[in-house]
Amino acid sequence: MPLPQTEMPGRLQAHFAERGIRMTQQRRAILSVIETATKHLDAAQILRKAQKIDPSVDRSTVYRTLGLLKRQGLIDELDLMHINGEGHYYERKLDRDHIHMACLRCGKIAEFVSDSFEKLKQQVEKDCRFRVLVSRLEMGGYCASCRGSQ
Amino acid sequence: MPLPQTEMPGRLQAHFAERGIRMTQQRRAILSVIETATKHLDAAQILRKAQKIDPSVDRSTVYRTLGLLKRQGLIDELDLMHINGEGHYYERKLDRDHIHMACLRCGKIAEFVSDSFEKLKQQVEKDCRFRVLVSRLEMGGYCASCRGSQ
DNA sequence: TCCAATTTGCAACTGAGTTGCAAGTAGGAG
DNA sequence: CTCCTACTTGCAACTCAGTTGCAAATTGGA
Repeated sequence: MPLPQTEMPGRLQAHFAERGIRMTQQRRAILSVIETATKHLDAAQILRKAQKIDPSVDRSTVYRTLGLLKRQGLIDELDLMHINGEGHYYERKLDRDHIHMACLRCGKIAEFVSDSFEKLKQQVEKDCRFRVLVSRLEMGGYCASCRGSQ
Repeated sequence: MPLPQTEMPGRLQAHFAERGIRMTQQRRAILSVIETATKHLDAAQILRKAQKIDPSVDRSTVYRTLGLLKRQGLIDELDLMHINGEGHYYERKLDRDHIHMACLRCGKIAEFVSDSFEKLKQQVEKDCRFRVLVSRLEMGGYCASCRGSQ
């Protein structure tokens, strides 16, 4: 689902170059895994996929790179309602935030883009005088298919 | 902030009685800590406070009781944007959900109740045919005071 | 009062993420 | 192209949150 056909691959790499952040073989592997992901990946999955490109990639490098990407505002960190353990999931940050819905029964993750969400953020900025940098809206419940077959 | 003057203390205990859930000294201590909390507590803080009431309370009992409360839909689990480590925070679930805003500079947590949030949930239920049981909206950014003094 | 079912404390464990450090590397200056 | 420094890496050991198996203790209804 985080598969934006409108986005060029290599955008993360480009961002690194622009900001003068050093590019390494390991980072290239990790960035390309994140850029080509077709579903939400956790750190362990990113590690495994990155090692297929460059076997030398270490767990700590994955965490350090994820930290860097977070600080640069290039990825979002998700919990997905802790449907599978305590870990986190990552996805490229796009122009528009979206809601994540996790089915507590089948584990499926759905995404939903809503104008109301954008408006809600604007309302918070105005009413609470709070500058919103990151936001995360997750819902847990039952998806259409699981709702019926209870 | 999770301090609802309109709510009777003992409501969690009452819920346990209604559903025939066994009441123990340890659970009583833990529930009263949660019910009288004036700010968001993590598991370690709940443990310490509960031990002041009943020193026999163990860490594992706290986690087991928190799990029970979650399953009963009596508390919400929060991340508060991981402003202090990886742990979770807990608060009693009230009739209306609210947004949590975490200041990335001073660490202050603010809460905000918004009709738009309720509407957004309804929109998801309708448009996505998704039954929402729990929802969590957290924002990270800068609060009014920190925004000025950057 | 008794007793089965539930709950507890304990201690050992898991799994995610972090850290200090010596060795390796990127990439700009010359 | 070569050199050099600041940055980055792998490793291994660690922290911290949360979990689990089990024998002993407790609850609350019969």
